[in-house]
Amino acid sequence: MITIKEMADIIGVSPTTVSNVIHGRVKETSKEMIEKVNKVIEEYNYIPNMSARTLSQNSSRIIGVVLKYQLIKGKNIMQDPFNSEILGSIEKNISEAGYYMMFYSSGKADDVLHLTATWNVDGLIVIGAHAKDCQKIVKHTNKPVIFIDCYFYNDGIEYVNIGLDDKKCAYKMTQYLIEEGHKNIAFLADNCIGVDEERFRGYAEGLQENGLLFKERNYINLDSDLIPLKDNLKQIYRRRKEFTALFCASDYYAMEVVNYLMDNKINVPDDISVVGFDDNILGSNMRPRLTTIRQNPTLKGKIAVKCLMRLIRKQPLKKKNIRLSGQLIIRDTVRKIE
Amino acid sequence: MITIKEMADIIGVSPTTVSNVIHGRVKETSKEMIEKVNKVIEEYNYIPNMSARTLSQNSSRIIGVVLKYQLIKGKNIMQDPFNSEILGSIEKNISEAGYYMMFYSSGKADDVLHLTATWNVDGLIVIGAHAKDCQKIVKHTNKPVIFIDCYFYNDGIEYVNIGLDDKKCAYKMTQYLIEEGHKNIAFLADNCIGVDEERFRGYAEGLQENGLLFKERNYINLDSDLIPLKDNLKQIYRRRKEFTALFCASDYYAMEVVNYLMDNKINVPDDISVVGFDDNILGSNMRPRLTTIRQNPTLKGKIAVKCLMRLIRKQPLKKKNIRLSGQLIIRDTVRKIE
DNA sequence: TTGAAAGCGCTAACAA
DNA sequence: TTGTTAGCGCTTTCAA
Repeated sequence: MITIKEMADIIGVSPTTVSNVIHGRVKETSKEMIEKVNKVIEEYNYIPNMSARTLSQNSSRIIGVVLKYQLIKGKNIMQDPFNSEILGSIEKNISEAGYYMMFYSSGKADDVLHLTATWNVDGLIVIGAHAKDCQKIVKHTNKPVIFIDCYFYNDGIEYVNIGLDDKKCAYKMTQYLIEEGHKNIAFLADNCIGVDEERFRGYAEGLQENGLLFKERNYINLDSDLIPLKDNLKQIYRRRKEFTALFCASDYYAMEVVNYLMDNKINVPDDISVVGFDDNILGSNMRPRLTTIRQNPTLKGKIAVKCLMRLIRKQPLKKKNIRLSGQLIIRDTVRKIE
Repeated sequence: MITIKEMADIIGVSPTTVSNVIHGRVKETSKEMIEKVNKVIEEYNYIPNMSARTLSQNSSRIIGVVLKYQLIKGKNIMQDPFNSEILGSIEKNISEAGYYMMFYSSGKADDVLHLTATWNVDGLIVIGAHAKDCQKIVKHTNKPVIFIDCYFYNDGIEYVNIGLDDKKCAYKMTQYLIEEGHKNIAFLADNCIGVDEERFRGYAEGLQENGLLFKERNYINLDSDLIPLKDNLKQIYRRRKEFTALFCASDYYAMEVVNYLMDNKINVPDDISVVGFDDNILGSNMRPRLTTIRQNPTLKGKIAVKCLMRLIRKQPLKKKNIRLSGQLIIRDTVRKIE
């Protein structure tokens, strides 16, 4: 590993000159000098030492990417195709922008702040964190932070969040089900905060605006980690006559439900209609194909990095609350009721 | 951000003393001193600056994790549940060991070497790289490297690789198919190097040892990225009478094949048997459930980090070529032929 | 057009 | 038991 100083010695020049050439500050440098320096850089395969640069510049070119770690129903969060796809996209865009990605899986604000400080990261992308943690992160760091799919307190802080227009999408889906003749639609989720809350609201609003009544018992909550998924599914099986359609807040659950029902001789969509939300690799590959809402994780990641880069460069952001729109994907899990 | 020097000034002591306390080098430090220092550390929430530490110690506590980026048939690599699960596991174990994970997606040796040098990483985990790149990486860095699912030249270098016993697993699967009465078994893969090659060999050996002939045309190769997957599937559909069972080198392809056939009124397993390899989230959730080989990506990640930590600490490794064993998971895609 | 020198925060050999 | 000091590699201000 050759250093600037060593190269300077080889050429018989000062480190400043070499550094200047490296950084293209060559307005006052002679052509021959530039060439000489570049030749040595090439020849010795000089690679800058980022730690040293970070120390002296107070900027590391590291982007901290934090994914809230959660085991939902025993499922490793990285098994969710949605998360992995968004991470892949973020990595790609960070690399292309000439930055480095430090990946960390934890939702705890303290951990995030620690990472930020130890490595002096230039920016942070936080995925799926809770309001409390988001608030703490923003309050205790002066680094730019982009949130993805997070939710916040109404505390006056201007969080920059890239999300989906969950409510509108859920509304759209509910509308679609009603148009297909469904009057008794249940909603299923594993929590009632954040995106799932938004989705629920879109569902409830969709019912209401179409003159349908929301019944408390049609909200099926899987939130307790104590109850195995199988038991939840069994319960849905038992209650299957109570509704004609089941709106699941994620493709993953929709798939589980459909599989369970089909395995137990209940046909989807003939006996009951089931829809999901996300359109991940699971939904499009199951049979019957899942009717769902498509969102674009790759785009989400791309926008997140783009916004972060603007913040790092102190350029203004037009919008702080970015909501991508989702697309209704009609496939084979909804039956038309005449 | 308080520094060691500032804390030393506050206490009225030298930086060395503070540093010693931080690092637990307190054999010769008075109890009161230790307490005083710890109090200030606590009070001012001191967080060490890793860049500075890296610079002076020549060790960064960063583990570079490199995933060979490849778009197989237009599929984003991170959409593969296998990759994301292994990454999740690696992250978890790196964190727990007190290290940091820098994630980078590229298989090019030069990129990897660049990353290693710029950040002075303490170790490298390389996933799915080709022999040429593996060789170059090892030759040009003196940092410990653990490979996962890589393949190598027979060049005398002692690569440390964590893999699956692909050949034996494929053999096991072939054996199973033969026991179920299949005599005409085709094999499908998208390349013929690395793990897929091993799997093919296990398949071929399985045939041979059971007195069956391997027919060249029963090796179905999807390797050209120019031909869309759909065309490959169509071809398999056309040739479906030529074999009674199709052994796919991955769950992903098995799922595509099964879906395509079922969508075209060919029943699996009644008309044709299909098996996969990996047992990812796709295989267990499709219908009919996929018969496949289960490997454990979480374990792979864990072992990789454990080995790397041993290398970093200069402890010897018992085995260089670690092959986890896979498990035959019998589900619903194989028909018994009487 | 180029160079000298200080400083970023931390560590460790050595001195006291 | 604690302190002094040089140095890790790079940047940048100011001087030449």
